[in-house]
Amino acid sequence: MLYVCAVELKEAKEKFIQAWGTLGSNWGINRTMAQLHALLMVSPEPLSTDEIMEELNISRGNANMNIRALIDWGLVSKVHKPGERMEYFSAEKDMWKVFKQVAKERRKREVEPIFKVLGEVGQVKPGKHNKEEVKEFQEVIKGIQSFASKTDRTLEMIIKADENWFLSSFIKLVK
Amino acid sequence: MLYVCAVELKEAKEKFIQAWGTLGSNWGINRTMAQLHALLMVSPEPLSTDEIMEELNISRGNANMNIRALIDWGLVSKVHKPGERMEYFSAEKDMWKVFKQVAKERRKREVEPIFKVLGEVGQVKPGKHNKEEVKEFQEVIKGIQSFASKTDRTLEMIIKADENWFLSSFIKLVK
DNA sequence: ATATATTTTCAGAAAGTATTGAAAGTTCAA
DNA sequence: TTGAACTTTCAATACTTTCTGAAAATATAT
Repeated sequence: MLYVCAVELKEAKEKFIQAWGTLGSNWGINRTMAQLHALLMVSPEPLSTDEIMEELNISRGNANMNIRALIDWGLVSKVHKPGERMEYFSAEKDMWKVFKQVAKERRKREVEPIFKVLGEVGQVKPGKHNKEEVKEFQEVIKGIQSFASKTDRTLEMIIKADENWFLSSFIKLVK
Repeated sequence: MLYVCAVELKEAKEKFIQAWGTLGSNWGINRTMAQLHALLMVSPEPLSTDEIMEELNISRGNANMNIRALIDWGLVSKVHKPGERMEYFSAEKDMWKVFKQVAKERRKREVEPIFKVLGEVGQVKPGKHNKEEVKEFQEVIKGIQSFASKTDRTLEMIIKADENWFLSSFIKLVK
């Protein structure tokens, strides 16, 4: 009886971990990294590298690499248990914080290069025989630039905003 | 002289296409698909499959497959030139519309399955000896569910909203 | 210092995805 | 119908990404 319940919880966690992995890979995040994140989200206690290897059936190298990546993204942190030499890891469990952190990192990693490219390609000067085409090209690029900067500002705002402020603003607008 | 200008435009387009491809693959979109989309965005005229093959240096099968996928995403449409048998393709160039369309599709494809899994795993019933653990697990899942439904509603609103309405709302909030 | 525990690295292997190209399928004008 | 023009499919292949595992590096206790 007790056994059954324990298995159910284990299965639920397993299912969630798989789903989170799939979700991640749809969004350009390495599946194992997403699974590892999910595992730590549903672990009441911090886990060691060995426990993670065991739970996800992955190698030490793989575990280490993805733990580092998650730490790099600011989603996981090291925990030192007193009197223990081994490192343990725990994840942020508050989804709003997770979202903000991911948004922040992606913004940092992707917005800068996009603006750079858009700025560069927008510089094309028209010649005598392709004035029209250059103009049309520049229009499209300008449109993208404008969208990108609006999105960027919005994103920055959301990142800085407090959860309740953000949500309540939207709820008010929806009503 | 004229030659130089033409080359510059071509290079700018090329650079943009590459950048768009990279951006896409960071977000879980096949690189060729993103490049094809970029190519059509900067083409004043609709292009045929052969022109696309030529521009991107890809095979007919690849071109065909990615054109279909883009049509499926609602980002590209067939254009029939009067008196011509060959099909031509053109892309939506308004970034706001592109964004809305992508958001709409992703929502359709991803929100449903996530809610399903969250609903399922949230059902775990506590046994005698893991009450605490089940409760903690359910808390995390509930948090994600709540975030997901808020995000979903916000997304729906954005999709339905008119560009100006959306932006001006945000601008007001920022001021 | 030395031994031991733990983490990190990285070349090669495996797995996962995208691409090719030729054959099959479709459409349509004559 | 026929066949030329064009589109779609799909098995084989190429390419990319991820993973492994053992060796190297690092940290800690004695």
